[in-house]
Amino acid sequence: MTLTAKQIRTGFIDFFKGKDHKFVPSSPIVPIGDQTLLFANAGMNQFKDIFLGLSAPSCKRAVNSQKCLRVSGKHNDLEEVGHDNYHHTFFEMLGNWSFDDYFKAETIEWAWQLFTDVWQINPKNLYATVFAGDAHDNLPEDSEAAKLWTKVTSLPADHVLKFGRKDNFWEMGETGPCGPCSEIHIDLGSDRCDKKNVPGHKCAVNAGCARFIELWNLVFIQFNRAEDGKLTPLNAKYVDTGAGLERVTAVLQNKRSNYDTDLFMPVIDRLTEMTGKKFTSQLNNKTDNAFRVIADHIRALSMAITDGATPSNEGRGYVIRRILRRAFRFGRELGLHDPFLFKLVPAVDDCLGEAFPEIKARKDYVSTVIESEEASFGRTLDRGLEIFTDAADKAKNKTISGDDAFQLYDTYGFPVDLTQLMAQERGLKVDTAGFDKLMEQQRSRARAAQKGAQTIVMASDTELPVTQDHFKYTADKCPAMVLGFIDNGAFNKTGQIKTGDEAAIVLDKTCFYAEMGGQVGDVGVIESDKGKFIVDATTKIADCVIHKGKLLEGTIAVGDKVTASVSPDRDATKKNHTATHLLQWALRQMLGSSVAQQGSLVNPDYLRFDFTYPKSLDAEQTKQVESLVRDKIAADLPITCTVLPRNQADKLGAMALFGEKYGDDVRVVAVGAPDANGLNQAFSKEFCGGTHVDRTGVIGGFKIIREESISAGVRRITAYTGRGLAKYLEQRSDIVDELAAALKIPAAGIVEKVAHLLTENKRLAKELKSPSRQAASDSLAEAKQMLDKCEKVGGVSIITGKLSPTTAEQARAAIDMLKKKAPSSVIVLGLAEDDKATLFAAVTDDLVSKIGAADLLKQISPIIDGGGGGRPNMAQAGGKKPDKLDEAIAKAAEVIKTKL
RNA sequence: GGGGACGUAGCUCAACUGGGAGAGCGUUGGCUUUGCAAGCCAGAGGUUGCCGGUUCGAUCCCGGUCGUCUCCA
Repeated sequence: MTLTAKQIRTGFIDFFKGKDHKFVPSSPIVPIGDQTLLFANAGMNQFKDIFLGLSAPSCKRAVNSQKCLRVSGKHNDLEEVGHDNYHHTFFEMLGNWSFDDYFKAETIEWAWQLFTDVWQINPKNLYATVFAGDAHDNLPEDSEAAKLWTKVTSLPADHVLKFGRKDNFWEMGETGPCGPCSEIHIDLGSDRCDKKNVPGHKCAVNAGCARFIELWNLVFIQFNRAEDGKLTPLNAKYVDTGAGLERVTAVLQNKRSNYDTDLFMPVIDRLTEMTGKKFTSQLNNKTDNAFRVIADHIRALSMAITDGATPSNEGRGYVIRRILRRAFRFGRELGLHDPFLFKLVPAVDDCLGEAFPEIKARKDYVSTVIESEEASFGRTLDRGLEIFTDAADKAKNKTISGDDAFQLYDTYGFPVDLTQLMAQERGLKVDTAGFDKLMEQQRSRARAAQKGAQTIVMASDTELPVTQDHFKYTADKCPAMVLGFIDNGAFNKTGQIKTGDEAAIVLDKTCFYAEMGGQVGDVGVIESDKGKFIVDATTKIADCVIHKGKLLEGTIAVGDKVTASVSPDRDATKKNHTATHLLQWALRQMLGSSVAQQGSLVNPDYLRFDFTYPKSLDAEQTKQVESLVRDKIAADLPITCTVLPRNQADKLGAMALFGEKYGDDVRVVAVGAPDANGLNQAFSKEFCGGTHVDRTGVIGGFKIIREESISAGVRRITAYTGRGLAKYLEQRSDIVDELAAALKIPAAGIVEKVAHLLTENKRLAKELKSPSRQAASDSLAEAKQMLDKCEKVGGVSIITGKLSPTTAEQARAAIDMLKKKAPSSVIVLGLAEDDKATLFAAVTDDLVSKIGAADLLKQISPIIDGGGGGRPNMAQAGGKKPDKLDEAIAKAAEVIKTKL
């Protein structure tokens, strides 16, 4: 009987559960609190702090299936996907871990047992690789693992192979934990070799063909690499293994391709329904490539967006965007031109929804985001099309220049292959060499800039102490002892800081809340009889609370007894945090359960809540949400915070935040329950580690001040409570008072009065502009007079003169009138103001070849100490000497006569 | 983190070398038609993202800032 992928996944997990391993659910694909990593790319990511010694493991043995995305950095498989049967962007990594518990013997034995006994893989086809040693690092070969393979398994000695550092030594980064690894490979038979045409190719483990593939990597972490490159043995030893579920599934289902397994087929079937095209699982076949790319990418997109990534133009979001665009482009191979990817989300849910229920819960949101992003790419392509046309028109030698192709790509995101294709259709070529050159310049520029920017990271061998910080829930003030301080990126366990020093203090216990879950870190004071330290930010690294700030006076030394006092700001923060919970509840009441928290920010001044919802809220809905929240505030309900086992909290229906990692025990904040035993009476229950008020009445008030969109399908509400609201209302009230005073009417009449003023203002402005107005008719009349007494030279009217003060607009109107009445004329008008002079010149079209209006003004404008210019038929000049206007106009007349 | 482009009416976009802020669509009113599709006429709608500089004068040039798009890392 063939196992389903689901059975294989649970089979793996159950096998290790049977060996006393704890199942630790996959961490989100978008890592929380790890700036060094764009996406989870290995099973060990969520255990990194343990390997680094920053936090203690909650168990000795763990097992999981980790969601991984390999699209950037060291592992970038994006461009590979589609051309073969095994590269993926998104995949699942099955793994088991030992945190200083069992080591090589058990790891090897169990891996063998699972493969050969449980899953019945023919042992004859299996090979193991072990580390051969490295002279440069002075590392011995891993003879321990080599011996174990023949000792604890039935693997023959000639199936144990040795490889060097590249294949069999694992390192987390430049520095840090590392160690030899041992891989299990399988021989799938000679007909699976895809390099038969490569001269000199011999099928073998690590020889690069599809006949031998790696199934499971067993890493034995036993060294630490220091910055100078030296390796020292670790006190604690770890096991970290990883087996790609997709590959294992293909092998166990006896498929030639990962795409033929039930991890992909539901998606491919759906694509077939949509396009009528068949997937034949052949390589070097355009249609099949497209099937593979789309099937792979839609899994990656669905998972990443579910876990909180959104397409954008930078960082993580940009990676998502690129994956989506690549998939969309390949849709053309299947005849798809309109958004279609979003229709595949339900099929992804069919494949992965049981293992990762979060995708089931968010599939509507995910579809919305994908669809709108597809539409936006459509617009990008449309715009590129226009620019392509320009580039094609100016192509020389039937070749579109590298510059143009690059600009099209770099600035407008128009894919090069598309440029080439369209060029071909027009019988043109593209200068790809030129394009590549520019591309390389762009790369080296970015790389050069990267070197300059260093990130300040704590040295990985630093062990930070654990801070007891549960006092944050109960106290604003607590006694503590200074354990150390951080300055210049190093943790000091001795010494002191002096007045004016900026540093971060670590205490044995604290009542400060460290920034987490959207709530800002506390500010406050740490003081002793010897010194006073102002804390302006509180953060947490692993389980260590870090109080950042500046020593205001005196000294503070390691070992000092101090008092930590949190600023009263936190009371305001508490109000905002509890109000955020009420807001989420109210939104779900109003808009349904499709409202899911997407992020939040709680600080003393305001609260911000981002949630999934496809449309904007209208004024009525906003009011109703406010009123629901206010009712709960008025009811003055109790808030209870209870720590419960995870499954019990789930049973209560408490809301968890997607993308958040929770431990075995969770803190549930409930509103409306009399006490911890009556939690089911609470209307709002959320997993939350934040600080809250005791009763809703304390919040005092609630007002939404902004409702906006922050990305497709996500809305943001900003609101005030307590002191923020008071300040806001006060400001508003001041504005109303000032308006009422200025308008000299009671406040209640302001709206009507302003509306009236606006209409009146509009009417007056219109009247000002209109030619019926006295001044305007004056200007026109003046111009008419000039026309009547103007000089004529060879049929050309030379109309000059000064207008009484008016607007430039009226002057131009006068010119228009003159031009109509004197079809062949040169006109120069002057306009004097207090300390400014303006000259206008106009030439009728039949004369522009003889006299340019702008040229004329350039000659005479120096007289009024100014400059000017314009177009041949109409020009304008300004100057600072109105008294010289007459002189300038006279000069103009002279100049005109010489030109005619 | 680095590079490029863009930001003008509700939307899509014009505006030459710095010199009159415009078109199409949409919208409002009227007319035409048995009715509809439509057509005709008239109108409303603008802090040219924001701040500063250069200039007699800035949508346009320069600097900064915010936002959007895009490529690279």
